[in-house]
Amino acid sequence: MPSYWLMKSEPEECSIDDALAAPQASVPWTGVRNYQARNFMRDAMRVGDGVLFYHSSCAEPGIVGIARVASGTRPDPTQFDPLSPYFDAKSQPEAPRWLLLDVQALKKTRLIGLPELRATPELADMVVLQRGSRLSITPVSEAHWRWITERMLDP
DNA sequence: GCCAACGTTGGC
DNA sequence: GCCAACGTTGGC
Repeated sequence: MPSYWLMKSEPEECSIDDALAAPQASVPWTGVRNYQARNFMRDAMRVGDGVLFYHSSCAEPGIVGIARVASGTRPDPTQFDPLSPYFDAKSQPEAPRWLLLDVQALKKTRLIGLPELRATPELADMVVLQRGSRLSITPVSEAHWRWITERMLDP
């Protein structure tokens, strides 16, 4: 029984186009530095889970593609790289604090922008739309996944 | 650049 | 364990 997720990526860092252009369309999801999001990856996300690929911190935030979880977790190497913006001096290689998993982009969709998401009553209780929600990885219910993939992706 | 909201840190 | 200060996220 697969689960569904929404994962935010800044397009300047890794856009849906970047992800699709990667070998096997698979990208290591680096830079998660929030314990709740890390725990989702470690404890709940499984290979094959569906992913809504979301562009954040950009001119037109919103869902831009469909992806899948393509691996289990492993330590995020950027936490040990002093030159990386994701460097964490407190994380020891013997006890890595931050994990990543691979995300495989499956297809680019039309932009389903944040205003459209907010204007859709059926999606009103999506976690990512809740007030103050900042998590870069949020669970998506099967009903929301279906609504979006079946009724919004193809105009 | 602003700012609301949330998470983390560290003194006590 | 409390909580104020600070840092980050992310839409606008």
